Amino acid sequence: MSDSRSRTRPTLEAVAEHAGVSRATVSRVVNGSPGVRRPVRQRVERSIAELGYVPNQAARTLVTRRHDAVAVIVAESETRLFGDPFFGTHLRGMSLELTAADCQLVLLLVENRRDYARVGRYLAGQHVDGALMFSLHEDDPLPAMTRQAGLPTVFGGRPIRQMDEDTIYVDSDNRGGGRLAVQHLIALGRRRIAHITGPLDQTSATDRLLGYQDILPDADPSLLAHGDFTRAGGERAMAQLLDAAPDLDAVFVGNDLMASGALTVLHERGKRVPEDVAVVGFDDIESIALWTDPPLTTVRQDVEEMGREMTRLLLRLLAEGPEGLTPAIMPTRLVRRASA
Amino acid sequence: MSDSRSRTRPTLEAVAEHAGVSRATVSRVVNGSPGVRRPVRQRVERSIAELGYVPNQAARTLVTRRHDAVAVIVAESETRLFGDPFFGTHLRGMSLELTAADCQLVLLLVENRRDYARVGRYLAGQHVDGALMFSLHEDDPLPAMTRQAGLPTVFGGRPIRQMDEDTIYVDSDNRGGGRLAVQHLIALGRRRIAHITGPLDQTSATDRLLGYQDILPDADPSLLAHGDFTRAGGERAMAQLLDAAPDLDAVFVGNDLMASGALTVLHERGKRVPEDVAVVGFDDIESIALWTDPPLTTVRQDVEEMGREMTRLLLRLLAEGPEGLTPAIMPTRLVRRASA
DNA sequence: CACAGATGTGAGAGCGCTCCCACCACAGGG
DNA sequence: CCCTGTGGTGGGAGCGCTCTCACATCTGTG
Repeated sequence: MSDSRSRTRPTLEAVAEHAGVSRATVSRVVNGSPGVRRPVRQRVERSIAELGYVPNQAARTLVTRRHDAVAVIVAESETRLFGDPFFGTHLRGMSLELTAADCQLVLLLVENRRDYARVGRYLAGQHVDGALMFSLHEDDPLPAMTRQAGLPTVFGGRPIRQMDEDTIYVDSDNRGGGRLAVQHLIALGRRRIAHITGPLDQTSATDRLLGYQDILPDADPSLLAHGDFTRAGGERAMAQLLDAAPDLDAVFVGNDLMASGALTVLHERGKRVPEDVAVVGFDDIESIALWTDPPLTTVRQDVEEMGREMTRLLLRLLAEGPEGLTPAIMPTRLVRRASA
Repeated sequence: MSDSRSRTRPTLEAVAEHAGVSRATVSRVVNGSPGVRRPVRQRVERSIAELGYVPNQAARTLVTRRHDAVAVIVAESETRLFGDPFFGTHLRGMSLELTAADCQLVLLLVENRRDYARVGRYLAGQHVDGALMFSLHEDDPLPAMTRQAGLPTVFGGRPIRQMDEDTIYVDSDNRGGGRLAVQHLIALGRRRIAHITGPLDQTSATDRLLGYQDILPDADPSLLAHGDFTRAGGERAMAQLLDAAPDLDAVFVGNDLMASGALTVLHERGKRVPEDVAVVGFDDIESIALWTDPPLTTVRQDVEEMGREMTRLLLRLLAEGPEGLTPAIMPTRLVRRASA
């Protein structure tokens, strides 16, 4: 390893001189273009290795207008973000797929008003080729921002207001999953089946509710309570349900985090799970569902695969344009454990 | 908003022409350099707004050799990463501080051998100004990589083998925290105090063990068990301890995640907490410690603040060089809940 | 053996910006 | 009234790369 390297990095020019060829030829070798003869290619490759040449990304971007980077925008309150492994798992799926494509992941966390302005500036500033964003709430201005900046974008979860026909997103089959959960409870012989929803400004919450209503269109309204996808929200909603409908014998909870809160309240109120009240969650987050008491029966969605699929769609969008791309709906399935 | 904007973005040149000044003057205005007269500055600012000019980052980087971006490198197995909100909280602290400095966060997840090569290439490729990395294991090649690439780096957690005198890191006072935990258990009148360690190739684990040994230098070796900072590891270690030392009356567990696993095992074995066995964790991760049964007494470290401090140190390192920068040790404190 | 066509290589422009230096005012002192 | 000094502005080079196009070389065919 030459020490001089750390001083000034070698440029294409330097490699060209060292190999006795032109800049253009070195560029061809570096970028793997065809039409360089074997001996020349090998000579260049040796020079590259010898000098420790690494292309300057900025110079490349300047002319190609490609950045080989995408923004992952996460707009979510702190609580949800860090109590819930959903986020990390999603991110991992994206990271896997992006690195396979030699594309960088620029993470933008958005928490307040000021952040929106900053992110807007960033997106307009042509730093990235595209954007991925997930778990948007109804009034979120982010989609308008990427659209304004002309940035190809793929959403995680169906946006509540689709910007236009060809909005591309990846979603779980939340409605189908909701049906699965309720059907399972019915098969168990339960008749007073309650539901704790997530925040109704997210389609993941409303779709799960629709699934519940598909199976139980005439359910007693007192069997419905609203949570916010947090554990504390699940506790509140469960308490409320037990007050309004003490005879309930099952509850389908909108996500695992709320379900774990619900279990706590059920224990406190002396209800046995699943004997008195059967509980089904949604997500199958292992660090929660495997560790509740009893372990949670839940609807599994493959979050990492969703992250991967989002990324694959974005990469195709960047490479080939929007033609033929359609939203992807990922299947869900019931995972039986002890709680129902 | 002019539509033409989306076609070809205006350049400095265009703004200069529009405002009737030279490129250099526009550049001065954009970068806030002094020495531009009021009327001229205002004219330029108006043109910038009117044309919707946004500087091209690549062109700027090409000449300044600054990227206004830092890499955050996370080398950790999936389990630890996403079961443990530690990661997200850390990231949030970094994000807050970086965005305040108008600096981008490029996230690099490292999971296997191949990833190391890729990350090495990326770091050598001059995409970022510096790097942040945390929770390294003993033999991790990452520090050598950033060093080789000449990238200023700040570590989260004291590296087990410091690369040299002036390695800059931020760490919790793990040893002091360990002492706090054990002293608390002694004050409670406990006499057979066990310890479940984390993976001993991380200083956070060894330092907590040292804290335990500071207070109990002659502890019975059967009161020591090794975990790996995962919930399952905590279960295994707790079971092992109960077998080896059935008379233990307290356990200081190396982190909250393992402590929650230990609690499960204690319940299974019919031990009452805290009556039979008092339990103290470490980290104070709210989504765990508040929700265990009983809620966990634990040693609090402010993870978000650690992330912020790491970032502040890195930004100072980038701006002013290493002179006068020293590692930061963040205080820990005991948070009393019901488990001890 | 000349010539069209394929194939490989090099020269040069230019991406959008910063920064050095030259230039031009207009002060004020000799 | 000339000359030096200061503050403001413009000209131009150049960062490291890609890409077009012209040119050199090498086939194969009439």
